[in-house]
Amino acid sequence: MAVENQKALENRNITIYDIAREAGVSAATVSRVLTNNANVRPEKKEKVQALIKKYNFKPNALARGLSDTKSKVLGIIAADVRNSYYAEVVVACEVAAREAGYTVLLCNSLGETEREKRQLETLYEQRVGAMIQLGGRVDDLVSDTEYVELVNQMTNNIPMVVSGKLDGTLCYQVQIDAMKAMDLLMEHLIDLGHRQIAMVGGGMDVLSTYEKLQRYKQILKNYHLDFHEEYVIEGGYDYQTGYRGMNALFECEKMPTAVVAINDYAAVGVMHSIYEHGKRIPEDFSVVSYDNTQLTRLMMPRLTSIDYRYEFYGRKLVETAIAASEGGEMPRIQLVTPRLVVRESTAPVAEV
Amino acid sequence: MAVENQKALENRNITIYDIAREAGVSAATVSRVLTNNANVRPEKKEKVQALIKKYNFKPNALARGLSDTKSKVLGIIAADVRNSYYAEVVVACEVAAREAGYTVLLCNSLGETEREKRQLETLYEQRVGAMIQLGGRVDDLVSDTEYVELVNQMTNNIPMVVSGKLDGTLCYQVQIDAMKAMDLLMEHLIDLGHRQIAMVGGGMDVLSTYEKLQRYKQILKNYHLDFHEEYVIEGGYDYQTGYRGMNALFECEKMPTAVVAINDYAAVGVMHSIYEHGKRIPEDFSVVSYDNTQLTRLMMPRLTSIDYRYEFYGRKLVETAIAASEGGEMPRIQLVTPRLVVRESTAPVAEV
DNA sequence: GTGAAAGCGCTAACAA
DNA sequence: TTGTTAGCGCTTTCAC
Repeated sequence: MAVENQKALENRNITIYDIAREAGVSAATVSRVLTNNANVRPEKKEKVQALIKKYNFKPNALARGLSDTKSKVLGIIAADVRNSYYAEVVVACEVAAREAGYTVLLCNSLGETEREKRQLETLYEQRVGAMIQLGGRVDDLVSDTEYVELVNQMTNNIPMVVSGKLDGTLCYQVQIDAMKAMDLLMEHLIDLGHRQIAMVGGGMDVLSTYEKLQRYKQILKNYHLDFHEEYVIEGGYDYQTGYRGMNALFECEKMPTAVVAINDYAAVGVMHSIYEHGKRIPEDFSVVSYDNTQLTRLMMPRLTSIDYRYEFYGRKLVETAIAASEGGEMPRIQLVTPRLVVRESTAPVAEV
Repeated sequence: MAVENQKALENRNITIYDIAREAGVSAATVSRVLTNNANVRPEKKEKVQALIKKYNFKPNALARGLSDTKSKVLGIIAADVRNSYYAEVVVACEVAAREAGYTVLLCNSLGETEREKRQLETLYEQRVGAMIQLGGRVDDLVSDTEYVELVNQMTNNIPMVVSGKLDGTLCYQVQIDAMKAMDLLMEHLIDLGHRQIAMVGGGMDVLSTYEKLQRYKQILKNYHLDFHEEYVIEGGYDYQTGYRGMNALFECEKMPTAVVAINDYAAVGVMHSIYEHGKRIPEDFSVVSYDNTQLTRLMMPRLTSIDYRYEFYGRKLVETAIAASEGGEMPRIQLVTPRLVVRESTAPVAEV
């Protein structure tokens, strides 16, 4: 049995040298047909390609990455893909990455800063072409100093794109326009006649939430509506926050007629509280949320929500990351404009 | 300015040679302190470590992987992390992997076989230590021949762990015990007095679904209950399937009193159909589901569901993958025993 | 158009 | 305990 056949049988350690030998060319030539960025005489090219196919030869990406060329891997740190919002963005990024011939290395930071740091280092060690961070420290209103320093260490070699911001670093920012999002929501509710609008969930240490609150106040002012301290219920981004928040609103002297939930999970909590109080949506209360995840379509009634155009958003994140990785020029800050998706959870305010 | 300082400033291209030179030792010694698997004189060790810290040196994982050692990267192909089930498993795998010092390379096959194949090849090119496939072709009752052949090409070099099966390959199988899961659900319902039990959603081309149906029939037989053809509604694994399926059940001459939904998404559809028909859960119908994702806790009432012990499941998948990668012995087939989580969507059958 | 040769950054025999 | 050396598999000058 020929040596070549043996190797094929084992499918083991086939390298460009094996291909080169059998094709009667040099390894360099095989490399040329692999990368397809230099001329090779057609007949040789075909011969090489035939052998590649014959042996199911797959070039070693590690070796490729080791030599000069930038590795075609994108590292993504997401807060937690179990949250549908991140799942949407991550999948959108992956699809866009693959279209561009890139692979994705994914990490979930799970809300733990230490984990986040280790992941940053791991991705660096993998010498990914660029990193994308979704959520976590880049959501902070006040950037974590230690984290900033760590990022600055990496960022000389590996560009980083963040879904929020990181003050004191040169990260590329691709953000959702949180103010615009609040505008859309508030205008929709005000158009429907709502004047008592509550805002439930979210922490003021989170940039986008902070911006939303600021915008919320501004819009009230613009419409000459009073700001009620008790209509703003801070908290987390989960069901419980929404549920407890709405329960609290039921204690208000004058109840709101509409509720803006900080995300879909919180909105579900709000809805349940409303139902438990024997009220209806949207007849008694209008409920809106941010994120437009699958949850909005699984609730009864289906939720009016702010959509982030995930496909577009993911594409923009990835485009920026790849451009940065390949040395292209990209704006430091880009804004993605959200849109409103109106469903059945909002209706004109009930006549009093 | 010393050369060393320049490099530090740029944080560029620092290698073990830079560290070695400044520490006055050889690269091999630096490597030894890095891998920590050979004795190095304490004073040298400290000196090297100090420099590593000083320059924030991070070894190049690509180069590491290129030399003999197996790469500490696990490739995961999941069907779609936007489905909470996969999100749970993926996160569990990632946590387990990281504990073992491994990184995860994630791909979403999105139900497209072509994409799945390309991802398999990409992971192979990355020379991951092992691959884990969750959903997709490994769920098929009848394994796809082309896919099997592709997997067999890789599997000589890179072991593969699958959440289902792939006939004609040497993949390690770590499966949920689907039969046991059905047992738990049926026994629970039968204990509650239900005798008319429907099964909504799922395709018979999917192994686990097929097994569930077989078990369903067997259990009916064991309890001397009649099998009604019209109580089994095949379909997909989504909301619509559940919704339409339940609508169809409302057309039955004799309606079931309990419904087993193939997953949580289908269960939500079932619930909505029930509500739209003016019926209640669990008073009029008991509803149970598989997967125990976050949805079960977001519904009203909260859903009784089969839990797969994700943390355990992920750990087992990863353990198997790592063991296989490192040449350890592992059983070809392992079963994970699911458990039943009883919530408010099930109740004793109403008196007739 | 093509081959020889150097090098990417690390690990691991093999000596010493 | 340590340094020297030889790869790992690829890409890319640099000659020819």
